[in-house]
Amino acid sequence: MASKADYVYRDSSGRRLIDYPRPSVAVDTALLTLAPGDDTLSVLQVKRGGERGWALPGTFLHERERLMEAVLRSLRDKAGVRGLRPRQLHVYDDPVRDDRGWVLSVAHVMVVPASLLMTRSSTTRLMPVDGPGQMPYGHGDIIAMAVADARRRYQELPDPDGLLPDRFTVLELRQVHAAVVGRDLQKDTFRRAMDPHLIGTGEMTSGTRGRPAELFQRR
Amino acid sequence: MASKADYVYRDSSGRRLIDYPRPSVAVDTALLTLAPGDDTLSVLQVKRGGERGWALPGTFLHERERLMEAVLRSLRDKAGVRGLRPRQLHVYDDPVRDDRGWVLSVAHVMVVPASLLMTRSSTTRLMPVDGPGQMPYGHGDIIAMAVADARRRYQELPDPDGLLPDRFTVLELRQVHAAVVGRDLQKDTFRRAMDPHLIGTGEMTSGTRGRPAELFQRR
DNA sequence: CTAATAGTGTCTATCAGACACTATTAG
DNA sequence: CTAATAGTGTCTGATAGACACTATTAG
Repeated sequence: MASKADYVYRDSSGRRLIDYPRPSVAVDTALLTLAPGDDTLSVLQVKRGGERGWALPGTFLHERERLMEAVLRSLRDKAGVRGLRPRQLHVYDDPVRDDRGWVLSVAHVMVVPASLLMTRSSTTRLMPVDGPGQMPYGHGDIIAMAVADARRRYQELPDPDGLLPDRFTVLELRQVHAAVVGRDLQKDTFRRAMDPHLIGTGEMTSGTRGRPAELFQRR
Repeated sequence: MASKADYVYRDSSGRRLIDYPRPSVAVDTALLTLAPGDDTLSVLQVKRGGERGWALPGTFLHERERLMEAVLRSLRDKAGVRGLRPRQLHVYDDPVRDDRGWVLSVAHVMVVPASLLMTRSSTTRLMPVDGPGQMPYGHGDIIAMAVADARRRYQELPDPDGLLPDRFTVLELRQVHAAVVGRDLQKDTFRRAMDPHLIGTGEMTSGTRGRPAELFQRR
């Protein structure tokens, strides 16, 4: 183990400085989504260089960059997605989790509309969160924590991450929540729980089977 | 702004490497406690070098050290406390929050027994969380987030951080929770809410005013 | 008409909050 | 005895879950 004295330097004016070796810092983001017609959550994966296979989109933090900037940069460059606002989740700090060296990873999470992730390049894919395949860098753990975080937040408020568009029916909202929390939700109980957090627009759907539904917005 | 090419190097075998400048990584910990006879939360501060005054105990991460190791090291060296297990809270990443350079801070939080912090050296002090004084490095924000986190967790379970000893009365538990959440709690409602998470020991207090109280443990 | 979906009335079991009561100790 | 604290019975209002009912559309 290195002692403190190993890292003591002097600057040009002779002032005593201590500078320890620094870790690389990465950001990795679990973008969770609901493929059309699907009723379980999927996670976006991107193809990484080398033989590392599929992983979460991520990048190394650049000099004096904010974590959120790095997250948005990685999503733009690796997944072609813009305009998101992921939440910071947890720092993964096992010094051997990355075989390229000593790398801290700041994990992020957001639930997003599937339409944003439908660029369908050969370097991105969606995989179910309960079977995402083998992943490097401990990304499986990040996905598990991301899903748990999303479940907790979707228990409380209507679509807090904005997976749905501005206006939506209660059925659409319920289907999203059922997919996130991983079980069916009763329509009457669900509606009453969400009602205080919704604003009715007075506008109705049309052209659908059955009685038209009102469109709502988040309060 | 630097371009990616600025950071491309070759190792001894000519393999292409990219290495961006790395941030220093620090850990800072909000140790919240309840001074005897007090009914509001306090936070531990330590005297920092230079004219920076009172701040949260923290340290820089050493090479390949785990964040938790660094946290425990800083609490041992700067506050003389051992055996704690703080929770990771949030990464503060404003590149100008620390005038010594580019430093990420991983904030931690735990609620601890006041007896552990009573070393009473001239380099530590306890300050109320709602008026901790001016603090450097954005530590005021960390305290606010730490208190919010502790409040949320103490709403759900009895003394999750273990501020109390192994066995305690419901009154002691209620006083702790009232201090953490910042308001009085009714004794009957509180007892019924905590009851499913407690195990009675059958042992009773004695020598106190009034009827003896049973001692409980966490389930 | 029937099928399908939207939305609501209502019953029940549970629970938080509030109040009051009993229980047990010190002095 | 009184004062103080522990612990519980019980009422009430709110709410989640469940079921059933009405409402409104397509075809």
